[in-house]
Amino acid sequence: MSERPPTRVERRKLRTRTALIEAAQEIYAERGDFDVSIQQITEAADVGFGTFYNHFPSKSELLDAAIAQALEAHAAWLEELLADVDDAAVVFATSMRLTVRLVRTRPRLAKVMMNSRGALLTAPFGHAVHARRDLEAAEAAGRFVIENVDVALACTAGCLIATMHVCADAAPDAVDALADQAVRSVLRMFGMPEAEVVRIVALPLPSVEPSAEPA
Amino acid sequence: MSERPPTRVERRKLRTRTALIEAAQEIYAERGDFDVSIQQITEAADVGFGTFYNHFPSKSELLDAAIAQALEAHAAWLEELLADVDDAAVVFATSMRLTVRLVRTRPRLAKVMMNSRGALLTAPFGHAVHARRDLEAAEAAGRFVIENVDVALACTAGCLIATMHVCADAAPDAVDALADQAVRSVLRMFGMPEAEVVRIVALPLPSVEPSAEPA
DNA sequence: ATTATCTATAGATCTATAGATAATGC
DNA sequence: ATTATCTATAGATCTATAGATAATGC
Repeated sequence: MSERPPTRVERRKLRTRTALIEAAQEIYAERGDFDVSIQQITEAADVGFGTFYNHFPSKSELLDAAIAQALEAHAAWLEELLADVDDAAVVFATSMRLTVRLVRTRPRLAKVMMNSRGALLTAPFGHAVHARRDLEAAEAAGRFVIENVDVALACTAGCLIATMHVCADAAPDAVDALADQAVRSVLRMFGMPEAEVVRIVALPLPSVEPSAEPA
Repeated sequence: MSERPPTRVERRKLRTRTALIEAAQEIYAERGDFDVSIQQITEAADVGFGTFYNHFPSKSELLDAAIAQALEAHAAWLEELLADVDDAAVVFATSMRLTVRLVRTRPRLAKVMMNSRGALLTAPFGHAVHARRDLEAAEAAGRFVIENVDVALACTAGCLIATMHVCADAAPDAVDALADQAVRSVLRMFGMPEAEVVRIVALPLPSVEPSAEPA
């Protein structure tokens, strides 16, 4: 358990692993699939071919790791930004507003999320877990009317990803309005009164322009 | 333009093409991807290996054809079932109720739709076109409140597919209730009053048990 | 001395085509 | 005679590993 600092070898190994994961994210984001040879991956990551097998037994595990890394990092970022917001409905709505805006602020991450449709919904980590928690809290507080949390979560994720696709095809300066409109729709879906829907989605966002975001 | 009846050769060719498309649908539905050799496809379709190239230049075109065929056939089926329903909101809601139920009634078709990511939303044919038309008609008739049709359509498709995933993991006799719940959520999303939401989703469905459906 | 990385390659695919065979049309 | 289908195969990948090299720890 003693947390000794990572040695130089360990840092180098982590750099290589990170290079592979980022190359995989880039390829997956651009192409929409992972039908690519290991050689192309290692070239994109600028590491030797055989090095791949020091880190992953096959392409499938690399892709899983690349998607998981993207979702975890994003969830952690939201978590930190919204740590001191009490109203679960506001946390929920603001998270969704920020996530759709990734299409504009962090296109690669957005494309990874858009391509990994199932993962966002079913993964036992990342956004799905937090969104479920927020939905349940908002329901318990009487702010949302929810018949079944699984369906509510699925519809949320479905609207989120589909709206990101629409935004990816739209002009960048139209993204924010489209995002907020989708979020208002989702809040209506959970029975929130119109006045409150409008108020929550008009709240100022934490300042998170591209430069301020994690690498 | 003279519609002469298809010759025996043409019928045989169509049978072969259909066998390839159905094999592709089966594989795509089961595996969730199309990372499979042409040899495995032709074996599943029970045709000679080289025959593949008489019909498709590559796997990609076969997959496109397989997805398009599934979506078109489903859209045509809905179209026929609901041809004499006047209320666009009812057409919309009933189409969605029936489509989610595909998870139970026609699992292979449902899986193809669930796996085909963007196609359901962006394809210039099939369900997307009809759903857009119904949304616009319901909006024009004052039954839906819609800010932007693209976002509305995206959210509809997103909820639909995500709900089908939830239903695929649920017990078969829970599917109908989950489906209708999702549809009620979508109708609320479009500002429909609760009483009307409940009424529309409680309407009897056309009788469409598995045996009555198209091949 | 240890460990990660790199280079080179054997063996296993997989694709696309050429040429043979079978089925139909006339 | 024509056309779809089938069989066989050349050539092009692509994967996984073995062995060499480079970087670090002691």
